Amino acid sequence: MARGKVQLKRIVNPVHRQVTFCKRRAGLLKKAKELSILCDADIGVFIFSPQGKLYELATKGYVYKFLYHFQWFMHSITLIFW
Amino acid sequence: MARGKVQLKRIVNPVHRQVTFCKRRAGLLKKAKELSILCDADIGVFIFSPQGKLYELATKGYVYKFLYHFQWFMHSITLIFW
DNA sequence: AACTATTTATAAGA
DNA sequence: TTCTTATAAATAGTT
Repeated sequence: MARGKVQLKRIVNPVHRQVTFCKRRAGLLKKAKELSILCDADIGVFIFSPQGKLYELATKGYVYKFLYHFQWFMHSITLIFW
Repeated sequence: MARGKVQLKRIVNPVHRQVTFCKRRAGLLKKAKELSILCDADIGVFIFSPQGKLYELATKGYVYKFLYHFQWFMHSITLIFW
């Protein structure tokens, strides 16, 4: 993006990759929060680092909407396999 | 962002809010995909519109890592309430 | 962990 | 409502 166009492939250098991960992770979570506020949307963002560490953001109504959605999914599955 | 600094609060005008939702939703999903590729991270993004419509992105290993994480969560809960 | 040159995202306008 | 463009915001490379 700056001082060099981004190549959309895995960054080979581990130090560079870690730095980019920190910067862009923060950027993504910020953007998610902005979108939820500006547009009244419920959002969940879950980022697993290659080491398995979880970075997340979930807005107030997210869990409720997720569970509601999941309930419908299970209902559909049940109908299919009945 | 452009032609006017963003005010970080709910956009009152419904048309404006809808347009912004489309644009920023696409932007967020794009950024999430980029982060996953560049930094080898597994990511899930779930956006519920105010109407309850779900827009999502989940990388290849996301579901597995989510389930693994969830299993540990349930294990912890079980220990607490035993 | 700051800085800044550039790229990228996007708000407002056509 | 899709396309354009001026400008804000994010960030790659550097220090």
